[in-house]
Amino acid sequence: MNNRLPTIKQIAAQLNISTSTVSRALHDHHSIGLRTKMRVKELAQALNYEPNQTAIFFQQRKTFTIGVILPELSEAFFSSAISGIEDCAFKNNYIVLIGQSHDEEEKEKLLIEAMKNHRVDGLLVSIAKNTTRNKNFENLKRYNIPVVFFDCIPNIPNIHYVACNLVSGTIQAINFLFKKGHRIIGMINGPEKLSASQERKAGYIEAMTKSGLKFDPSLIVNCDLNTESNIEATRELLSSKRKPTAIVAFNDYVVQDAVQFAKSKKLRINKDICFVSYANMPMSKYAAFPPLASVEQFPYLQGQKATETLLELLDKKEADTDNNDTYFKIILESQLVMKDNK
Amino acid sequence: MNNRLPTIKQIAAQLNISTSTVSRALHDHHSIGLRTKMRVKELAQALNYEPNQTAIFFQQRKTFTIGVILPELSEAFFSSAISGIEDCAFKNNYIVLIGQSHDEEEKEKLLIEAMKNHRVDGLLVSIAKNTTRNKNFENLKRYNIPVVFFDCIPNIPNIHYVACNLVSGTIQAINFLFKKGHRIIGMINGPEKLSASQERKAGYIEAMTKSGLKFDPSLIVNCDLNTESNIEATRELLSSKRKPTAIVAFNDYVVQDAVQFAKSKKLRINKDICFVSYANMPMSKYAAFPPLASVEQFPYLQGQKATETLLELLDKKEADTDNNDTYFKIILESQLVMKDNK
DNA sequence: AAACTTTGCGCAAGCGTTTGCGTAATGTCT
DNA sequence: AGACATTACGCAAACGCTTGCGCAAAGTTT
Repeated sequence: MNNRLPTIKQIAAQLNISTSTVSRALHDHHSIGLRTKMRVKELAQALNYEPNQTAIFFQQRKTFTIGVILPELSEAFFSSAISGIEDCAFKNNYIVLIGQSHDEEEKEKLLIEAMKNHRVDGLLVSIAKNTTRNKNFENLKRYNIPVVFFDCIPNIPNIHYVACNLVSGTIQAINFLFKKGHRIIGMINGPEKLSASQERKAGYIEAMTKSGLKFDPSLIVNCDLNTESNIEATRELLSSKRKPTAIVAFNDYVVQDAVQFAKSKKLRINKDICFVSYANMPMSKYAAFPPLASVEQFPYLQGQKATETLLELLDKKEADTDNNDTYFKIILESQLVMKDNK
Repeated sequence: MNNRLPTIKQIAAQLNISTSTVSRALHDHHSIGLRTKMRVKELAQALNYEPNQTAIFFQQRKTFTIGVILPELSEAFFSSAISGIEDCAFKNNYIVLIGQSHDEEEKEKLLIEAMKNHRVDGLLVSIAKNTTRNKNFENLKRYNIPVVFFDCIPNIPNIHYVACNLVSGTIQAINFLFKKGHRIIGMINGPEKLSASQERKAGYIEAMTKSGLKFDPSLIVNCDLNTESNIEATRELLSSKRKPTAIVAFNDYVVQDAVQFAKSKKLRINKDICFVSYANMPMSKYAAFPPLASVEQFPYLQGQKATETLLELLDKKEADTDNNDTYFKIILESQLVMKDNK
């Protein structure tokens, strides 16, 4: 039970040399003779020695660990993102610590604490939907632990982030529908304060006005992204005076609820009413009525990019480049993808 | 930049007391006077002191970290599982380190190394599909770091694991089809060596024979779970002499490929041919032709249970209960869930 | 041969905490 | 008042590793 793992000290004792020599030998330090190097390495091998990282972490004030905090690990978007994060981190010899906030500000705060206590070198965060106070994050600066936000970013100045610009994808979506002849286009948007919702709205307005259509605010409705709410939103849209012939839905789940509702109202999908959505989930192509197209948001890529910029920040930190006040703002363009059910 | 965080030592110095007193004061040790306790705590608060966990980890030989190694973070099954793991871990003050093997034995090995180096207290593992040598895991025993396997478990004795028994779900599926009048039932199974495939097959055989139908091996075909392979398997099944009127497919993706193929052959879904599958993905209910039912495997629950048993093992380890050679083998029963597309 | 430089290694401090033990000062019992 | 328990605190070691500095012995230069 009490098999303490072999340490540098034991090796030193057995070889009648000092621990510093052992340490240096294992690191191929130039000031150690070839003979002793060999002897040390052989014994280390024989004893199955492995450096105790916790000791090293402690001593070096660096853990080669990055923390990731996001709302829901089981959501397709985030699980893709984290996959990108892990791949990128692993390639660079970092390992990743995860925590899900479940969109609760309080748990988010606790996670930040935990991550800080575990002395992560850096943090990747997609904030909870209803995080209002951003003090939690601002505190992190004092601890000199860099944060890169991704996807869902807080509304504070001077932060690093990578996000997907949904404006462009939305414009593509509207233009696509416009070309197909639609003139009254509705939008089922998410919670109003979400930046993701705001971008969709902005794209909608821009595309509509540029197409010479006037912007009708009643054609955008918000929902809470649960089924009842999605249906309610659809009902509202379909019963408005200017009844849309096409709807842009918040994501591939929302669009399916909308489809169900439309069908229950005897509307013919893709004839009386067309749909476009966001997320581009693989499964949606098997749907009875898949959206005509879906805006891809590249979660894996976002995760990867976010990790890359965090690692870059960590390098800079090590180089001690004086408090650099340049902030990374990396924006991927979303992209409309056709969904043909053939 | 060089803002070293406040330490116990600083507090001690400012208060003209020893570090041990500060440490004990902060831990509400009984041998510390109320007055000094207060003074210490106040100053700690004022300085925003927080214990340096890396120092503590090092000193206590415990990191309150559990490692999770699984094939793909972005797969729905695993992302649910990890969600359950994280929730359970967090509740117990543990934090989780993740790594994905991408089903490569080599990377799996590297991850084990990394986790070991980071001195995780315990490990949760769903092994890579093609892991053959299990030495990597057996080594872990020597390091006294407990492992609980989940979902995909290796074929070695004396291990802890939690898994979902697919036999029962398969039997339910076959019986369900039998009651609907089907007598020739095919199965699109996964790779043969997968235990998940073997269980499906066992359930199939058991249910068929118990129903008085004789087992026809040609009604089970294997596939590699990619679209081409799925289609090929379906073709094989549908062109066999005894053409099945119902098919049990490996999961909700496979079943959709099968559906597509069947439709291309002018078969009427749910009339000429019926489908049942595994996974019970939410999205599948929106499919054009959802499976009649799907076997739920409770990934979240599996993750949770696995974490619970790991934590239990860690407790035992701490209590130093002599090398207990009892092994946890927790098996959840899978369950057939009806998918009504209403 | 004297004055350097290089090579090879050890000493010891330090990273921040915890904890067993020792020891004064105070309080309690007979 | 003497013997003893309690309270309140400090000392110092330990966890395992890295690294600046010092110092011999060997080799190199003039």
